[in-house]
Amino acid sequence: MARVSIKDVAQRAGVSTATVSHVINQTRFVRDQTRQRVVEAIEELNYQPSAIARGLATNATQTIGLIISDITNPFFTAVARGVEDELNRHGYHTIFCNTDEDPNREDEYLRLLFAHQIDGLLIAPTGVQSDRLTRMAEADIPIVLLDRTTPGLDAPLVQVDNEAGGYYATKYLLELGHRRIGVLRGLETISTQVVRVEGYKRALREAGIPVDDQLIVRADPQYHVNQVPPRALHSNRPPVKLTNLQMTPSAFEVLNQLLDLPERPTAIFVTNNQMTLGALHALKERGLKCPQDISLISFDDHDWASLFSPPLTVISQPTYHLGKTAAGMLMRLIKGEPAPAPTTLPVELVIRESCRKIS
Amino acid sequence: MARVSIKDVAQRAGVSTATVSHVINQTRFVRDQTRQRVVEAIEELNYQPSAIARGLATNATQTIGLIISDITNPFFTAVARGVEDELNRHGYHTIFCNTDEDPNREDEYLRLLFAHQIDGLLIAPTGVQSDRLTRMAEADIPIVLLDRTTPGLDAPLVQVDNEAGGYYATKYLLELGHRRIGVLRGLETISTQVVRVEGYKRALREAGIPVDDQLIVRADPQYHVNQVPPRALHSNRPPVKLTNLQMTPSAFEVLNQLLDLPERPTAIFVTNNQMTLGALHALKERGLKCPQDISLISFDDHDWASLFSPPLTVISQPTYHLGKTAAGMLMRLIKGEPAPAPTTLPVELVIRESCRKIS
DNA sequence: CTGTTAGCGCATTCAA
DNA sequence: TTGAATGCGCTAACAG
Repeated sequence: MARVSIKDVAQRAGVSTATVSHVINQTRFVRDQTRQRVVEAIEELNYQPSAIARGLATNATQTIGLIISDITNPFFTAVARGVEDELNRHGYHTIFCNTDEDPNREDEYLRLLFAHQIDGLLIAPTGVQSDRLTRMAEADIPIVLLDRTTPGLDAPLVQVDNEAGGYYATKYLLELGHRRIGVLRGLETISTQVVRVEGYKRALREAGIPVDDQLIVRADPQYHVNQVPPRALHSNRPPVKLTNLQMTPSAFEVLNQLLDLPERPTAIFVTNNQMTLGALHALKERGLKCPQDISLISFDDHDWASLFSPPLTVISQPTYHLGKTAAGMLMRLIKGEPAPAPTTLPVELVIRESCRKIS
Repeated sequence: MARVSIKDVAQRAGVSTATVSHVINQTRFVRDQTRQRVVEAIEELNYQPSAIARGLATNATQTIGLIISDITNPFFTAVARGVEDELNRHGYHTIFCNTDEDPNREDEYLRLLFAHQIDGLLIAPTGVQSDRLTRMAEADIPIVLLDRTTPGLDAPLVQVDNEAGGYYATKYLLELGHRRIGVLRGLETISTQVVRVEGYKRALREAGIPVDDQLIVRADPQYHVNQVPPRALHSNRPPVKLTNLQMTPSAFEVLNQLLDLPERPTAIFVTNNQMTLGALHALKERGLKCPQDISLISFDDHDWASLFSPPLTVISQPTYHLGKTAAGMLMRLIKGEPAPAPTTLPVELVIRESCRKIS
């Protein structure tokens, strides 16, 4: 069955294609009677305008690209849903791309998205400077940075108050009496990761406690590498690709390193939810009880956190709204409004049971 | 900066656009020297072919649509990742759509995807018969059903052995000595839900235990409705839209109903991961310990299940592979290979600690 | 071995 | 109040 085109409709309604186009887009007046005929023809033929032909003609595709690291990470899942809901509200839709924090994949996707003439881009960049991204910005493609900044690109940013998050988490632990607080953090290229650690340091500084660099360890957020072996066919996770980045040890390994310190920390601040899983597994394996033996606070909440053993105390971030806000900002950019100021959404300490008071 | 087109390249290289097109697509022989000139021109101008123009000309967009119920559901998250990985491998990309099990949203998305000339469709249908879907199939758009069937559409299906899953779960509970086994199940329109219950019934039948319909309760899988109030700005979940479907009580409510039965079940089989959360919250609120007071087995595993309190015994399904397999099948369909037979992937019982032996 | 040209399905300018 | 004609960027006959 060949696709029915605007010509078929025009013919059937006995008008020109121009008129059909105009009744569809309401872009100039059409006599009621004529319009009626066109509308009927459209329905009878079940006509659906071709969005790509329209795109060619108008240079606008109603499509935006969403580049994130991994949809499988609950943080990005919620963000993506927020994005999709907001864009859909405006009649736009989303092409989604997982980089796994790999700059090469990022580059490849940027190429693809550009080829497909996206009207705008939402990106949580890997943090490695990208010529292609710069070029897209120069080509006046509206871009909104999602959650993270990246060197060499000055675009509106929607983020969460990561510094405050690190600060709140640390301060809470300090109030509980902890003095040796370990940090399990992720890749250095990711801006949120460094900022969260800055919040941690500020809290220590205010409390007059020197920062001990031994207590800050860095892991690859793909926590499961080498630790939770994919159960072949039954794995729910994508196979792990060993890029350069992934030479960094996993959260599981690195936490063990922290626990082997002569003077072991009494509490740990984990800077994202994926590493929290690795950390929890490491504790479990060593037979360490949380919070009896060690306290743990994590960045980013999710639906399951309260069902964990123990229920997790976390810094919660408005993930869904982060996506929604960024998408809204992009829509405004696309509609030609001036570039909005960067937006920072608040975070919140959610106290459950994974941290305890010490004397 | 205006987009550079094939004309610009042709001009710069001193050849015709046809030649440029042919070196790009390697679709006819071009003298080395000429090709070289074209390649250089492309690089100098940083030319990127327009995929939508090409789409118009060739009637193929390298784009496929993915319709699922909610990317926020970990099951679909993993499926989506599998789909994306596989499609990307073939140079295709994905437009993703969340229906929230709402047939109207499904219809709207189908319209959108058709307008955008997708080359193929991957859909976990809501289960309500859809004219538009039928029409798309008639228009020879390749379609692969993901995880579920739908009335009035005969398309290749990639699914999981849901019947066996229900059977294994029930059989395991029977082996532990349970005789009154409750079922917390989801919407009737969703084919997997009914099949899982059939597996349950078969196991009972084999054990000579009559099916007690009182023990089978139905909930809306959007478990959180009325139960876990969205924490305003800090919610990680999309706002709940009250469609007709959602007049069904939540898992939380329905489980309570089950627990109020004169002769309370000693074990519960929950037929998907979302309802499991509702169920766990309900148990927690009533102060019932699992598995001491009641055993629970759930359909679908995820990374967190082993960290729950208690670690969840589940029927695990190969979610990532489900998506990957379906996408692979769609690719074959698009490439013109004959419609493959329906594929059923195996499920697996993963025993952890949420079920106990009773006398 | 390469160029010319006619569409693909639509929006839009210019006429009428 | 409406139509005819042109072009968006590309591919694919057809021609040479």
